[in-house]
Amino acid sequence: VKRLLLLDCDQFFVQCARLADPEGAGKARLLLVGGTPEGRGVVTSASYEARGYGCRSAMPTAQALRLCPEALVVPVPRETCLRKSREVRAVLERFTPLVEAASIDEAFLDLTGTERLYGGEDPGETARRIQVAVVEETRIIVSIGGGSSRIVAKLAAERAKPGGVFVVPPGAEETFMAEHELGQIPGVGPVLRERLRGMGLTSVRDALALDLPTLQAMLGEGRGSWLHHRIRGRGPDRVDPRSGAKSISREETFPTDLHRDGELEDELVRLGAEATAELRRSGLTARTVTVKVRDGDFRTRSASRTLAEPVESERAIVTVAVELLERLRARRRVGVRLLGVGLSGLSGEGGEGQLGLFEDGAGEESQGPLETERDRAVSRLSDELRERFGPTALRSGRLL
DNA sequence: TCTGGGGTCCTAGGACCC
DNA sequence: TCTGGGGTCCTAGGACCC
Repeated sequence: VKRLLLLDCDQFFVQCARLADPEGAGKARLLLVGGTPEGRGVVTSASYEARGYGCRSAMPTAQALRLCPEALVVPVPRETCLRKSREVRAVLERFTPLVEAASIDEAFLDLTGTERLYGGEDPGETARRIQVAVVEETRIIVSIGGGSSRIVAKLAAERAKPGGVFVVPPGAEETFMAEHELGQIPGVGPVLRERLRGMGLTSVRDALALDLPTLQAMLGEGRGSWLHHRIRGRGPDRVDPRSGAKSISREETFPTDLHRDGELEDELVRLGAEATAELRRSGLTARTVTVKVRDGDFRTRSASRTLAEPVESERAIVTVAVELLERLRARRRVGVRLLGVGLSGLSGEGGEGQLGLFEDGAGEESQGPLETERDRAVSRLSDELRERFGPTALRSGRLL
């Protein structure tokens, strides 16, 4: 049986904003991080005090300010968040190499077998030592949950908040799970929760009374067995330190909807260039390009294309993206609220994810190389120029 | 009240192959 | 001439998470 920990940074963006700006955000008890009073933004994280007024993350910032007019609003301190996230991970890696970053403010650790390493210490004691080391070295307060699967560790971390440690001992998983509402289970969102409620199920206890075939009859084979396992605390228990990113994307919601095709294309080129720069910075290539639009009425649409060969140049990616946007616009030509570019089917240089020796790259008519060595050279050169002279050194890859 | 930006995973249908 | 299943890949959309 595995001994996993989930470490979760309490109100991470609030903590980072306060560390980044001790005189401003640092002194504001009522603090909203993310969005602006006028704009279309939402709250990324609200301080515990602001939550007392009903402010929540994902709530439009303007609405949160109506609930709590005294609150200070600050932007997400992106650089500080990324730096603190790395600092926390570095501390964790001193305790075990089996650390998997689950998000910017959460990490799983696999302590299975480390009792021996730490002289018979139980995971709860190890967790407390980790907690102290993290706060001393990074000034970030964390909660830590422990259990035999990822889901139990995760719920235990919720129980541990704020700033505590809570470990579910092996064998106690089902009892622990039975103390929860179905809506608290990771993976049960508002839609599934309401569906279950409609069937008379609100608590884990309600659902535990049903056997597997009954749940499957209610939810379908897949979802039924998924839930049957979840409510017993069973599920994935692997911690993979090398699980890299599977996609890279850039998207933006505009202050007001965009109507002109030229304007949209300019934004698309910019977003595509940014995503591509991130791709190369990560030493990766991509096979699939996706363009996403959210129309003025909030309808979200996407179009994607998978190429025969992986690409990494701005020219190749932006060319495909422009075609995809034209396709989306041809289908529905209304004001656009949000535009995004995503890259997936990622692989490292010479690494996994390459086509087999005799494979052809399904469905892609060969029409000459999508990307030439020259394209790649131009991309690398523009990376260098931007690094030396700043992001405005070059306007966009289209001109090259 | 009027809905961010970064992701992951699942589903379902169609193409294509065996 | 009609008719199987299974597997994989691709696309679009949606639920969900932080």
